[in-house]
Amino acid sequence: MKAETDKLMQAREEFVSQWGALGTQWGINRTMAQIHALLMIAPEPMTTDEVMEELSISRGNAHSNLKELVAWGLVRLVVRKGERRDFFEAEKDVWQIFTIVARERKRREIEPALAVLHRCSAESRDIDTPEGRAFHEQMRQLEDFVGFASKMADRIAGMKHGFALQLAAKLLG
Amino acid sequence: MKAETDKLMQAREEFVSQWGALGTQWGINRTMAQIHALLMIAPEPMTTDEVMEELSISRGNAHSNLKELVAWGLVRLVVRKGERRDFFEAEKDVWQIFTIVARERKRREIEPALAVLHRCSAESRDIDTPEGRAFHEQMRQLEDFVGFASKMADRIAGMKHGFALQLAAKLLG
DNA sequence: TACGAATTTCATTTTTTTCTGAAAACTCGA
DNA sequence: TCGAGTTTTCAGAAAAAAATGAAATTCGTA
Repeated sequence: MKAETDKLMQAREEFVSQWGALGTQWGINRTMAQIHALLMIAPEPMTTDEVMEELSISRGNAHSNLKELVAWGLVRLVVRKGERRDFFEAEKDVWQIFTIVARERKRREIEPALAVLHRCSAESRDIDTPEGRAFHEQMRQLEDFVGFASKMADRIAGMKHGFALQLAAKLLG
Repeated sequence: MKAETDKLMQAREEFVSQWGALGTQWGINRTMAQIHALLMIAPEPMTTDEVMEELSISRGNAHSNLKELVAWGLVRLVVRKGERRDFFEAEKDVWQIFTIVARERKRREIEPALAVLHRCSAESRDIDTPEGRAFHEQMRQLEDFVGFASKMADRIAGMKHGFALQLAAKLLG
């Protein structure tokens, strides 16, 4: 039974550290991704001190990244009766995680781009030279496409898991 | 006509600088995004020196980011008869841009995650304790979902623009 | 209201990423 | 083969992002 426990510990550690390394690829910081991984596989909600301990990080670091994860909605703060400390637990449902990440990315990556394109498209609307028209046309095409992607993201992230699966089955079948 | 040209210059500059700022949000560096923006709206292919000049950046910086854009496939190197210098031109078709970015992101963000999940899932497959089973189950669910997302990305990025639009119309309609 | 336990803030340090600029390495015509 | 024009590399500088740790603040309760 000891060997089993060792193997589990090892697999957990691998997951946490690798997920952290991946985090940097996805534009979120290593620690945030590690905490997320840690909480996703934690059988019970954890305290800030437990997170600090487990990942060997400072209080400030643990605190700010937990706060960020809560802001994303990937982690919830839970209060336990008769406990003064805050406990944190991760959303574990994969479809929920997906919709949260999709929403957040849309907000951070798509919407600001759309705003820029909209502005540039408007500003160039009536520049009546060949170059002006070409520029406007390029802006308009980008704006249309990004606006369309934005709507799609909403639709998909708004679906129930079952419906999305059904749609996907059609697509992959 | 002078006013028209001024307005166009201003709109172009705004696009380039804002697109650069957005770049940092999407995990690519500011300069790379600026060069990409610049080439997307350039009526003609540009040389390294023109890019350096336009963005006030060093040769090394221009060079390495152009190289990176070519590696992504967002920019092509074009040779002109009787010209010794390299010229660069951006892919301007929005659907092409989308498929390139989708492919690249899948390669960088999804595939490594899938590999990690697959490994952790396998390593925990036969840990026969309640905690081991819970961990394995979580890994399996993540692996399934990410694998599925990976297949979806392939399908969509592999579509012709027209077909994708048709599908989308159904979704949004 | 005073105390101890916990959370939050933030100036500073550390680490990582990006940029520069000059040197080295190509390339091609004469 | 030489040399001017061009591309590529890369060590060090600069900038940006992340982490630390200790002080300040908040909160519940005695």
